[in-house]
Amino acid sequence: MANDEPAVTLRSPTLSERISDALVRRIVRGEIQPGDAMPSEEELATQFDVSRPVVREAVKELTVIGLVESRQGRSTRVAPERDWNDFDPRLIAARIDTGAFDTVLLELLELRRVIESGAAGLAAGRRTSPELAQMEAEIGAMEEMLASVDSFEADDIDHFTDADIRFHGLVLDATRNHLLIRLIELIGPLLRVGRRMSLERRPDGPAESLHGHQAILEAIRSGDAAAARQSMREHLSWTANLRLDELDDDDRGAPLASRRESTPG
Amino acid sequence: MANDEPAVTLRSPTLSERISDALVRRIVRGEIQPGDAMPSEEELATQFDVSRPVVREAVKELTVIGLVESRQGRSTRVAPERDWNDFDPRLIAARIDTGAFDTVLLELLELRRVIESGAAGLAAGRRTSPELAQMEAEIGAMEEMLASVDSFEADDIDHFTDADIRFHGLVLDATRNHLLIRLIELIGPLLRVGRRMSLERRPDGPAESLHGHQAILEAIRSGDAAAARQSMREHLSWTANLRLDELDDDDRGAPLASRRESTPG
DNA sequence: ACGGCCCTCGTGTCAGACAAGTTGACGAAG
DNA sequence: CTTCGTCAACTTGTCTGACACGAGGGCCGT
Repeated sequence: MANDEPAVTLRSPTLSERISDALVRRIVRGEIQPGDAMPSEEELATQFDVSRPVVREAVKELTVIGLVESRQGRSTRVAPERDWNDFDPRLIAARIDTGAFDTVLLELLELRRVIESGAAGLAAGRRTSPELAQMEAEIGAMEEMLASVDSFEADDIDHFTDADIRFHGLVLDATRNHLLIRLIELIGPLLRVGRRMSLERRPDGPAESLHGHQAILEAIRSGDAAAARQSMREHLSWTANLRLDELDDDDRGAPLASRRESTPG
Repeated sequence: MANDEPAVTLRSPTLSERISDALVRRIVRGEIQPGDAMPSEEELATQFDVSRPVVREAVKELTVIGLVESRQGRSTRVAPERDWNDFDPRLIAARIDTGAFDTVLLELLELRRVIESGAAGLAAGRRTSPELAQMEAEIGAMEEMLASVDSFEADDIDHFTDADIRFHGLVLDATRNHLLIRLIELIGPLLRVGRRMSLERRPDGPAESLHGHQAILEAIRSGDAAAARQSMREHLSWTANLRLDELDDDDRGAPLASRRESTPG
């Protein structure tokens, strides 16, 4: 989590990988909808000008991600969304760069809020001194940036965001739970988008963000798990302010009474 | 989540599926370790007495799960655990029935606690009347069982566990966040094991469990998100009592000071 | 109108072959 | 003896052609 270097060596994708990517995109952007039949392997082979085994491997990949079901004798169909492997990196990536994540973005932000506030609580009980020092360093960096520059340019926002991300990574690392870490890693790319947006749109964004981080650090330092969870909750509800109205806001007397008595059955 | 029927029709697994299952097991139980080279495709084809394309599709599946890396020219290697797709159903399944989940079980329980307590908070703000009624029904069933039987037999524990699971499913459904639902679905099989254990080992297990559920329901009914999170937290810390000593217990003054100042770097 | 048979289509599997990249060993040069 | 370049063997990636088997739809007879 703390080390975000790019992959070791990026080998050029194989034919079947390219094709499966293309197919994933077709499905994610709804060109082929759940229940619809996929083109036959032979047809796909013609479309992409490759042999059938290559197509088969590509389709196999889709099967593993849960996007399609193929049975002998019957044409391969797109699976119901319920069966999709939402946490597969390929699917997430496809959703991001087809822009088809609007529908799941809110759920992702909500998931992040749940995970990270829980993580903050765990970190409060487990963090070591060196980890605390690292967290302080990141916050120190934020403070410096805030003091040294008058108005935030694009570059500054980038650097600030970097420190932000590193801080959150440190908190996750301190939980000693790599499942939590991995989960956030998976949805990370999306988070970065949202983070930038909230920083750009508010003139005093960085200052408020810094305040939130300071509160979190303080709670974690003192080992107060409940306070850590609470401050992370608040910080993340602020981060998601761009569409916060649609999120739950259970900490401020949720105005959800209207929804509450509806939806029978 | 609420409907747990088995899949529509279980078609017999294909050859490549059987082979990939076998390979996943070999890797998960450590017979081939990260960094080691896999047998060549031809060798695997001989071992399993199938053709090379079948082997290739099986290996392709492993690649998607992130268990192996294959590049042209070089033999396929088992990937570092860091790259494994921890949330892939096949990997989880393999970890369960090879018994190799000890290392991740604690992390899973912790993850569940984080997710479900967050979910309870969300549910408190979004639950509908019919959903509340359903939750009450499940708790009512538990109460009946507790009242009608003197000592819990294996069968009773099963039924009690069923109601337990349905209740938790209802809470998740009420969040309207299918990412949370899916996450719990994925780790569900493991949870069932743990749940049974904690119920069997404590003589007054069911009674205490019932109490916990009642508290959760009450908080959700009154729309008190903080109380819902708290009661779910406590309930799940009780559920995990079999190894709770190893889990965090941030709600009771964590005795983790010893760990706190160690682990430099 | 209904039910059973057959034919067609599509996936599952096999065999053999060539292309392309990697690795390691061997040999030549310094 | 060390070092570097070349080559050969191995492994994965891709292609071709073919057959088996299950599913679905249309046709035909009742």
